[in-house]
Amino acid sequence: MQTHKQASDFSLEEHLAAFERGCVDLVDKKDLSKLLESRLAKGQGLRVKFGMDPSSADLHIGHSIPLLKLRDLQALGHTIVLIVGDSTAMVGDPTGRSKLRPVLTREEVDENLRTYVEQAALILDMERVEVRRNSEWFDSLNFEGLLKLCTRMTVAQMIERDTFQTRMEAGEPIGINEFLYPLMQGWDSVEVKADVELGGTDQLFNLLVGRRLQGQEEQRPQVVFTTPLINGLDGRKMSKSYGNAVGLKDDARTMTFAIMRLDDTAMPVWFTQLTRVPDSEMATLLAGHPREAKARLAFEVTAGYHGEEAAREAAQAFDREVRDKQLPDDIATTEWQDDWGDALPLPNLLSQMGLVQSTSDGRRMIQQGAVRFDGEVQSDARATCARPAERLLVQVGKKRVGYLAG
RNA sequence: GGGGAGGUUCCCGAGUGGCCAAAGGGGACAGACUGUAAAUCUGUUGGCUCAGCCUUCGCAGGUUCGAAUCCUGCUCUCCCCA
Repeated sequence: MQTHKQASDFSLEEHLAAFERGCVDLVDKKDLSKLLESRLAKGQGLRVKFGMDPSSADLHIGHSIPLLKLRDLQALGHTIVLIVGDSTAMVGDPTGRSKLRPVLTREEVDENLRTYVEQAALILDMERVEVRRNSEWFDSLNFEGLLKLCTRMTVAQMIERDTFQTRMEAGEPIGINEFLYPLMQGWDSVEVKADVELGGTDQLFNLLVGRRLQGQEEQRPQVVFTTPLINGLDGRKMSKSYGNAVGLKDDARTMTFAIMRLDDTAMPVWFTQLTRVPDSEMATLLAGHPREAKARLAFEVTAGYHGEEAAREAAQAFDREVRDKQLPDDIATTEWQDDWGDALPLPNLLSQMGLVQSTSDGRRMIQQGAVRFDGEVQSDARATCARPAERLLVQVGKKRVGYLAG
């Protein structure tokens, strides 16, 4: 049985440093310092609240930033309280100009929670996390209770929030229900008696509502702090739908290859937020050759999820395949189908092999000189390919490869 | 409730009867360059049995030789007034 350290085993300075490292907003430091002091004196840690959105469960490394922070705090003996926003999710959150999000059923929430915990467990010790669903208190809050909650804030206070401002100026719709969000999230803090709440920088407004509501309930207002949102591989906000995200469940190879494609300018933030390489070492790396720094970054992150050996292998594969332009180890083989007859037009062949999206796409690739058979460029889109006697290597661009067997 | 403006291809956005598979930008993909990127230059970006044909401009009808463009109904969004 492993015994965990207590908060009082660490100095105030160590606690403060852990909170402050890589943090963007901290409201406010004095409160935190005083709070820590009084709790440590009693041999207690803090209750650190963190909310998860159960409407999606696919986590990417952007999500890992607060989780890593929570892990640091957990190691210092603080209690992590994970709020599952099942009630908030069921309100249905219309995001920007897109359509209403479908309202989630209990079953979907359960399923998303399960996969979330599974992924969060890659980082946190979930055994020691207090998981609370906010339906626990919102289900019993009747209409009167809801009205009361609504009186806690004014419309003016609500639309101070920059996202509302922006959307109003852009003429985009805002649902009334969206005003309920911050209130509900803030009320969660009251219910779990949070000492501290962590969120991404986009959550600052919501986090501050928690402070306000706790104050009104004569609780000590929570300390609020935020971690940055990192951009995706292409510099835009990291999001699964932009296809610029690195998934927590991506395999070592995918992870390493993706991180190696990262924009140089994003490295300092990624290093600080996604690794725990000591500051001085980080500075040395960043001052050196960007390629080396990035390789180290990829290694650190990948090793965190897959272990050092897998990370090393992935790095070697990257050097071999991308730097030295050699073929990957595992190339899928497509067997020649009998109904293709004796020969198949090149665009159709590429499409059948799944190397291009459509025959038309294949035709374009050929015209652009992207298609190679055994290394030889095929530039005639009208040409056909006969059933090969020996295994034929088919390449489209730099990344798409396949074998064709006769 | 009244008035006005809108819904266009992955996204933003131009297009008011044929020259529109639809300008321009973004993104993506491909080629050159490179450090693995970025930046830059070039090209491509609905589908197909591909010099032709088919499908697409909120939805459903209609007018017309011909509609993203005109008409009718429906639907969704924004703004102003109440």
